[in-house]
Amino acid sequence: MVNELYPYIVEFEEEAESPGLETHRKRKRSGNNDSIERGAAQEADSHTGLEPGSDPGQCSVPSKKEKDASTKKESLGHWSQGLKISMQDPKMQVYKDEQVVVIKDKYPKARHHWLVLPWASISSLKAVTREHLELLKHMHTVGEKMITDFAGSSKLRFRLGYHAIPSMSHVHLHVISQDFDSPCLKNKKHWNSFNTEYFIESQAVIEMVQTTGRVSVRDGMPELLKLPLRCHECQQLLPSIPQLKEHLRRHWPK
DNA sequence: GTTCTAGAAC
DNA sequence: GTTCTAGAAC
Repeated sequence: MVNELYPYIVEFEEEAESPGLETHRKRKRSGNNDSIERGAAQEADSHTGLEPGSDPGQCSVPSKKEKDASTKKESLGHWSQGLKISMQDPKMQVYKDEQVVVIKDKYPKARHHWLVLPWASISSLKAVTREHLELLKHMHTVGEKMITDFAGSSKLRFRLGYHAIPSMSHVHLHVISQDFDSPCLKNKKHWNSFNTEYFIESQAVIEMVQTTGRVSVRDGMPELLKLPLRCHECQQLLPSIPQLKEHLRRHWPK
């Protein structure tokens, strides 16, 4: 029953693209136009678009217990595995070295929002041990380099950290500017995941691993996501997301 | 993680 | 009546 994950073999020179991952996306939204097409930009949006239920090829799914090809393909196509695919795509890679790769978050929650991922397959913080200490430090250093290289002249403040309970598989360090000026930031969960203890500072993770050899995540994390909306700069409570977003403007750097 | 939308909140 | 949130997605 052990799920065998494929090794992340990466060719540094020229990565062969895998065609056929793309699916039709004929769906149209009728209602609001949420011009989401900013950060992810050009072709960034083109893959990983595996919408459940929109698989035109197979309408009939008779048996539910097939452990072979179909199941494996499905697990890789599942949305929670999206980072594993994106990080391999040269078009998505903003930076890479022997240990890590950086991509832009597909749905950035601020003007700058990168993800730093190790090539090594580490499913989550739960799997982190002292053996990963230097790797974690390197991820942090690379995150800081992203800031100086791509936002050095901006006055934006940044935070580096991990979600206590990430939705996406594969350990990833968030590097995010603190303007939270993005159309992709839409709900309370988005806000609280970056502005409560749900967001664990990279430095804290490093120190935890250094001293205890692992990362302990406190209880009650899911509840944090439901807390009232509070401004991270002045602590003011805001009654709704639209009002929070309007409020945030006053803290933007000039 | 996102989309979609019913119905709560205003 | 419109805005906004929150839960399902087979």
